[in-house]
Amino acid sequence: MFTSVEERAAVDVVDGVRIPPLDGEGPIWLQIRRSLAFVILTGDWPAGTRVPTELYLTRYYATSRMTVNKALLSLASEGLIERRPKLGTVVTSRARERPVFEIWDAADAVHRIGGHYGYRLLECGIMPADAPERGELAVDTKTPIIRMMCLHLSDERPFQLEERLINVEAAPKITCQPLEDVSPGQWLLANVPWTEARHAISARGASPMVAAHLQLDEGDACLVVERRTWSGSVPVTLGRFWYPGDNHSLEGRFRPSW
Amino acid sequence: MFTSVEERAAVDVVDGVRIPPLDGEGPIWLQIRRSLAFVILTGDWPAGTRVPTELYLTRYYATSRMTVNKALLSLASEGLIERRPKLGTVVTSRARERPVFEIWDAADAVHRIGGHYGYRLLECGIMPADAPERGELAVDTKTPIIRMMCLHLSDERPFQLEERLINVEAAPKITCQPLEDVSPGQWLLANVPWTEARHAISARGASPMVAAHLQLDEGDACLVVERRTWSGSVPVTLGRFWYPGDNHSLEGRFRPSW
DNA sequence: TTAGCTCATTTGTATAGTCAAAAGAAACTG
DNA sequence: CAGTTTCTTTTGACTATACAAATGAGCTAA
Repeated sequence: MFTSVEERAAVDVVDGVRIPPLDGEGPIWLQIRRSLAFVILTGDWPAGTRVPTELYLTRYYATSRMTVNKALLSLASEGLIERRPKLGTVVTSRARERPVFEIWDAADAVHRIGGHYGYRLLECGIMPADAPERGELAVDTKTPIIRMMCLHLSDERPFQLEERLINVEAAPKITCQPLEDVSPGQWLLANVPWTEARHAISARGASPMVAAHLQLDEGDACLVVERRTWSGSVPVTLGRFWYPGDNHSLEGRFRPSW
Repeated sequence: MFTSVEERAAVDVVDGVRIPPLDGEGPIWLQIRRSLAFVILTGDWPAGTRVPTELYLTRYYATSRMTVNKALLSLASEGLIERRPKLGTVVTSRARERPVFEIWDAADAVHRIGGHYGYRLLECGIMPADAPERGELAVDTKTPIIRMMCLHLSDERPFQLEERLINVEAAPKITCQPLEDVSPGQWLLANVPWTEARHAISARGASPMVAAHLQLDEGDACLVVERRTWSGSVPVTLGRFWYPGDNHSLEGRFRPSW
């Protein structure tokens, strides 16, 4: 294809923005995906920006069109870009809004609504071998489990109450110490890879304990999100997140799969 | 490639199940996807069944491996199958559990939990041009909107209360008549294509009206799902679904996108 | 026996093309 | 000038092929 430097596109700048080069890590199509996702998610290419054509990118990255195509289709399937024959490929207006289902971190959610984020650790410790809640994380009784509870604040007001179980064998470096300052979601995201996650969303009346922490009345409707993650077949963590139901909602976007 | 019938695979049966042939509609990779999704979703290939290899399917469908590959990757990305080099491709244990986020129809959800589905239309009519709720569906005041309310039952007990606005211009054949017997979700699914949908999920205390229909006490926590769909940029419908919060939950599965 | 090596199978990724479909732009015609 | 046709660009789909990576199975040697 394009082996010599001379044959490659001379310009690697679109609307004054330099497209990051490939980083050499993993499959080329994923490198291209990251490269383009970066300029889109940072806002360097705002909504409506025309993404270079497949042919241009093929030359720029010195690869084949199928490879570029795979990267672009993958971005399109997540709604970052829209593509139409002849018109070309453009950055969508909702490129930077990730569905709230995918927000893994309360700090993210607070920043998204423009609040000032605060964090308070309420409890933390190793769970006794005979505690009944052990069953919620399907590991045997010898495996140590950290149980902790914390509060996430937006502008000093309670935003989310978090109960969390962590399988210490899946997250060997975890102790209560880092959790004094950094939320378990952030710590786990940075330290433990996961391969699958499940959510269950329900509505429940606030228990006295929950009501106290969230400054609600007992029985007030709360939105409860439970998130379990696995690394392979090993359970990593269970998080249960309580939101005051009256002023929070989870949003998501869907497209037909055909 | 394989042009003559003789060169094609002689056998088109796996574990005694005939793989449906291509139906000729749309791209080949989507036809293959449908063909395989059919035998998986019907349960003909239960969890653990080994899907034929790409090479076999390439011969069976008389196409190229890349085309088969695209279909299989698309099924894998939705979790219907799992693929590993050398081991092959197998039907996953969760192939038939679609995330409840994607369940478009209460009858589906009731059948999934093994209940007997019932439907009752409560109200139906054209919304007045000056009704305040018109704003919820962003169309101008001349556009007629059907507003209706119905109850979905599981084993004769209230399962879900549905409020629904339908843009008549986007669904020209809609009237209150078919909605006597068939739920709006089913009717719309069968009659109006959509290109995008959004959900918002929240928890709310039951209003007197909701409490009466769902046989709850006023203020009891309910899970409320709002689903809006568009066809292109035209709003099609808004559905608001109320579930008794204590015994319902929405579930979903996620995988990392890297 | 067991640890390590080799081999075969299957998927994963990449290449280099081709033709088709969509749709805006330009040219043409009445 | 309005409507129609043709041209051109860009994405969509497909083919045929190649090599790499993963991994179970079987073989070999200490």
